[in-house]
Amino acid sequence: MSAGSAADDTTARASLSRATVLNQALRMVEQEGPASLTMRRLGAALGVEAMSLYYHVHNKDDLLDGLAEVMVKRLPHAALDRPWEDGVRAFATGIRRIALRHPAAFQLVGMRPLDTDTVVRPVATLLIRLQHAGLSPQAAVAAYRLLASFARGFALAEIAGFTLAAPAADHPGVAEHLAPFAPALYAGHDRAFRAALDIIVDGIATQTTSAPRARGGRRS
Amino acid sequence: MSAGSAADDTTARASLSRATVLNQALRMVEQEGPASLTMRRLGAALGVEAMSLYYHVHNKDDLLDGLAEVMVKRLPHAALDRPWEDGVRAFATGIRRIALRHPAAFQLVGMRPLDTDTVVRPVATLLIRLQHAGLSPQAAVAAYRLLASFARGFALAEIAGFTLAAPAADHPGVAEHLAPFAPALYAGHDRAFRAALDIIVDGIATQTTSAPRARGGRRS
DNA sequence: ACCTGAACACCGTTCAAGT
DNA sequence: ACCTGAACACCGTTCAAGT
Repeated sequence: MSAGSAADDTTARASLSRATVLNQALRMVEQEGPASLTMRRLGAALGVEAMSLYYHVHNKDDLLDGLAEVMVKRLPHAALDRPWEDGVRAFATGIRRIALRHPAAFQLVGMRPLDTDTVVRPVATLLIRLQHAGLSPQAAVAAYRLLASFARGFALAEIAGFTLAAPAADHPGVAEHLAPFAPALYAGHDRAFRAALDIIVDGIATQTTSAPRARGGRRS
Repeated sequence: MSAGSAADDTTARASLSRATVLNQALRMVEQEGPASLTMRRLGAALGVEAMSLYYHVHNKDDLLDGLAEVMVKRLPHAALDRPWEDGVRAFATGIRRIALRHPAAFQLVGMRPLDTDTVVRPVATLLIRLQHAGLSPQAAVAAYRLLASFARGFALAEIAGFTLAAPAADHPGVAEHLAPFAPALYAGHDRAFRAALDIIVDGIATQTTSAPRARGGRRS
């Protein structure tokens, strides 16, 4: 809105900022794969020499940390007034949704420790909700670490391409025993994720003060 | 034992093999960190030019696949006659034990898809045991994927350095609510892993045909 | 304050060549 | 069959220099 400042005649290029760099990095990774993210190529994509990036980012590791933070900001801020099961499912599903929205980037940064204020809010919300449901602080933390580990692990394996090899011909006994499980093993990630999440919810429900949950409604 | 064959006077170096290469790679990674694993340095460590490795390994990706396989071979072969809870705990604990025994290597290959015969046996054992406990094939597969995702995710986060940032000063409300959870959040990975595993076991028990498990014995 | 050029010490991989 | 030398097309990062 303000009138153009001095000396911006030839180039309309906005000056670089950390946000610009991170956003371009995210775009590049998703379009051309995890291996494409190099300082040199990222600079080129921004119309700048690679070395200019070091003014906005300490080094490549810091770039990846920034990428992780950009992604985790998309975690849904759940409301506190819904039943705890919803919170539990939303937490895990939110992590997986982020991963599937930016699979290449998640492969790059999905297991980085997030020492950031951004992540503390959804975690605190989850913990408090579990506490209100009757869990001890220790049990709530266990549930949180279970959910986070499971969701990140599941999504990373899914992105990397989960497979269970068809048992080779030299283990005929195994192949036989494995046959009844084959359909479920290849039933798809969405279904597998929901079914695993059901087990977690049932496990947590065990430590809840309210009456035992009705079972059998959800077909897994 | 056999008499030395022709022309091995000067050098006692054993000829390279895939196994030699992989073992040296594993040793090198654990001693000098994940970033130290380069074809050139690995060759040097074996007293050979980097290019010689390509005779025993297709490329670096194949090297990493081989590393993953070497590690997964250490998964315990559980007996089938113990209660299903033991099998469930042993499966997850075995994965984490491997990860903690070779943390640097696990960071490198911990989420690779294992399209190998090696991994099919412990998985089949787990699935069959769960089936005997009364789980449907779908439920057994869900439990397996939950356990594998959780254990790998937990171990990777643990190795990368799990932390939850102390909430910054500009979120005083959050810090207050989070205070009761602080001890549990920093109680250590062993305890957190066991407590999370307890939740999973309880969740699976829900789908078991036998009488409901006695609860409260295990202090988490 | 922000960006560049040139340089340093590396990478994975190919390919023709040696034995 | 197994290993090498030289080369190609890259990396991340430093540093002095430009504006």
